[in-house]
Amino acid sequence: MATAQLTPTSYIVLGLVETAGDATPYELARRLAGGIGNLWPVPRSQVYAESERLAGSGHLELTQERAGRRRRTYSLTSRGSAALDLWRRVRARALPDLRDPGLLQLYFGAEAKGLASGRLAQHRARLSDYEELLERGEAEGRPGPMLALRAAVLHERASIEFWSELAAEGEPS
Amino acid sequence: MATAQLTPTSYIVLGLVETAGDATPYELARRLAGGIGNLWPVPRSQVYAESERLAGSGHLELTQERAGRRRRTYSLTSRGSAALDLWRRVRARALPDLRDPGLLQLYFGAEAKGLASGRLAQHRARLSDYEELLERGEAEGRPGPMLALRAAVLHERASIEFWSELAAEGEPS
DNA sequence: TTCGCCATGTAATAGGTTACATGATTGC
DNA sequence: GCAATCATGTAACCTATTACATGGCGAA
Repeated sequence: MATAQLTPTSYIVLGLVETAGDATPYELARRLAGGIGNLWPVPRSQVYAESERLAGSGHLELTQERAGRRRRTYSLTSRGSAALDLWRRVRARALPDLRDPGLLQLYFGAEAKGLASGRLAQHRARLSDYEELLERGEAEGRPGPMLALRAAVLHERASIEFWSELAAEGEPS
Repeated sequence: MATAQLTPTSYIVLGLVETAGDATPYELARRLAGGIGNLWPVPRSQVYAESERLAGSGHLELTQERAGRRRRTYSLTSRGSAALDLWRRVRARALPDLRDPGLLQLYFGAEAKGLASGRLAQHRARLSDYEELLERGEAEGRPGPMLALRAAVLHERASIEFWSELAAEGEPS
């Protein structure tokens, strides 16, 4: 029941359990992949590890099958629920980091035109994924996911704007 | 001289050594903080660790003072230089992840208005930092840093657009 | 009934974060 | 010559990444 610091990964797992109800880590990971995992990837093995930690700290409760696959099912405890609520209300201090491998290359002198056109294609592809999700209304019933998706779209557009300017710069007209 | 996989952190260190010429990890960290560290933070202790690894793999060469502080100075080997050049030319596969703590809260149901106005202020502050850097022409003599900064500005604007729409939504008119 | 894929879990290793520790320098 | 601050390094701990391993189940 040691109260260690909760990380973003912790809140992702807690949030997933909250919306899923009781679930196995596998199930959580599946939901992750279709949703917030696009914006904040967490590898499956981490979902296992984090669930276990959260059970250790009393934020989740574990029920394990006795027979067969001995599946682990986690559910939110009142402690976990309270932690999640509090987190939702506290103003996050950290801003996102860009951490774009392509920008890194650009920063350190990669040839701009070729880099830009490659990145442009990648971002366009991702943008259309996101736009399709938006249309299909992958809202999961809650407003949060849709809003986050809108944000993701805006960032893709920003990337596209950037790289396409760069690709066009000094272009023969 | 084991050839382990190089990570983004590796290339950051290699790139810094390249532009700095021979340097101690401390000096590298200082340059980081004023430059690419804004977009891709690497803690100082990692700069030490990574330099050591890179020396172990033959990408950097270590010279250590015999007397006094026994400072460690690293310089780029031809192997390191080749690795950097290759990296600049190979098309990066991974797109950036958003990983915005605020978006995470939004995704998992935080109250939108309050969150948005807080985030808005934070992004505006960062935007003006970036704009100031742009004006001061913190170019470090190379074009890469300025271009990366432009990208950062566009992303800040995207964030600001997102959060300000959200803050305004349903606002009494 | 066997092949292949989905479901489920775990282990090993590397990488990152935080905090601590102490040696030089410089302004007063 | 002392206090404050910069320079420099390290250790402990936690997290994440990658790869492996195997059980069930459905289709052919």
